[in-house]
Amino acid sequence: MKLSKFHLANTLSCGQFFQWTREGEAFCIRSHGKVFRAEQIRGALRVEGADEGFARHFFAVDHDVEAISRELRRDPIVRRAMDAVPGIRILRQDPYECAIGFIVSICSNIPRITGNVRRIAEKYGRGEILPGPEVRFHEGALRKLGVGFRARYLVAAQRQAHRLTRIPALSDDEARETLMEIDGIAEKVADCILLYAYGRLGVFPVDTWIRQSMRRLYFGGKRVLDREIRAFAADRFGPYAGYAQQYLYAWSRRHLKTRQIDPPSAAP
DNA sequence: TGCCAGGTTATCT
DNA sequence: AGATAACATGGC
Repeated sequence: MKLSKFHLANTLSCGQFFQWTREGEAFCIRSHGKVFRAEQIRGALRVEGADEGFARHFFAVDHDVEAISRELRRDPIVRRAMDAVPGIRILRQDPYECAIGFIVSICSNIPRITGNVRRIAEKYGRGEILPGPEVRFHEGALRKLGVGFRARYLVAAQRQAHRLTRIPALSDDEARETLMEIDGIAEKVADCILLYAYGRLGVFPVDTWIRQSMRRLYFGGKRVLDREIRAFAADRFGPYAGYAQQYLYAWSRRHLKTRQIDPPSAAP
């Protein structure tokens, strides 16, 4: 498959998706209840174990990354991020799997999230594939897998997963509100699901890294509310704000060793 | 060794 | 509305 401006390793490792492992030069991917392999050879994407139609869906071939890149590169800060970690595509994840992943991500870190999700898949799914929403979770069992206080949220999400079916017909705002009716899902996780599973490319999830980066890069280090950051991003990055977010996130994690605020400078 | 991690909820002013 | 504590646990 030919994809312009595509970097498979950056796309998988940029923090949007947790169900992949490296297999030499290739990657093993577990998503949408399937296991398949992907490898990038001289730029072209080769997928084994899944049909072409599914691959085009998962890798979001419909995203016009040329236009997205042209638009976002007008911003010098985003341009720098895109040059540092090039070729990211926002994948199209399964909504329920995505919800599990980002509930597990709450107040955690990527190595741990990856392990937690894998253990949930091993216990409740098949062959490291996450189960569907019909498989009931139990809080005690989840806690034994090391997810901590997130166990309660996972149980709630599993029980209320039927709400996901309404999302495609709704506007971004309505969809966000609907997702937030699920216990354990608030602004940030809702936005991740909208962006990474429903392709709502204008959504700009604000996590601890993005919050610090945006404050430093666009607000002169000032403390600002998440709502203001989202409004700023919508205004500045427009319908592709989600792509800007992903590049800024990837850049932040590579270049900002800590998300901590800069040491206070001498008072004027 | 302690600090931090892709937050959410309940509870306060 | 906006701030703060509690929630559990592992990675570095």
